[in-house]
Amino acid sequence: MSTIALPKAAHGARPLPREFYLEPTLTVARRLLGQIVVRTLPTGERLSGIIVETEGYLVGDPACHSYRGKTPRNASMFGPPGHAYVYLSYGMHQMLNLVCQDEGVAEAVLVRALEPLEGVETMRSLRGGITNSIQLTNGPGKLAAAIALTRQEDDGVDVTDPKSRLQIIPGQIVPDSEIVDSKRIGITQGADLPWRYYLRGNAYVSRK
DNA sequence: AAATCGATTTGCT
DNA sequence: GCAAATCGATTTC
Repeated sequence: MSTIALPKAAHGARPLPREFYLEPTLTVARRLLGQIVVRTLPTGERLSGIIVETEGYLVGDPACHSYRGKTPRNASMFGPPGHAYVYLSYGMHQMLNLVCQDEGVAEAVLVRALEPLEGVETMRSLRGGITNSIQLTNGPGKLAAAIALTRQEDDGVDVTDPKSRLQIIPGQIVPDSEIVDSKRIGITQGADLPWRYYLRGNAYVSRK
């Protein structure tokens, strides 16, 4: 079931530095596996989870939102690295992306699934009280709902800032042997590109 | 200006 | 297994 150990020193850890997001975007997508999303609610409560599934979206990639240029929706993708790009999908689901590359190079990693760490009961209520813990965060729209992300509140947030309400902090280093490469999900353009990565055998991955 | 589609999830058949 | 829900961007008339 749960495949990774709970990082012990997660509390008080500094967020991953901005340089982390300057490696090639597909490298960042792989390295984000095992890192930790930390969400601080207005109440001060802390929700967190280990990233177990990601997808890369690159310049020149027809499936990437930046492919047809800058719009109000995708503007944060064109901004500096280490910020969140949160957008509304299908009119109802918020998607969490992390912007990579220098300002002007609009690439990002979509965070597709988390393994919950802290605040599980709060996540459960944010997800309509569902009882199945696996289904709390095993999909991009699900995880965004579970940690109360919205485009209005969280698009553009700096995830490298220790006082930010959304941060990515160091978790585990995951060896390549534990990472499965596969095709991205739910897209029509560039559907054959193997730019989806997930932790082998992890129960919280959206689809094996 | 109107219709269609999408990096999805949920509920009902 | 299929369709609805719903908003922003793209495509079409």
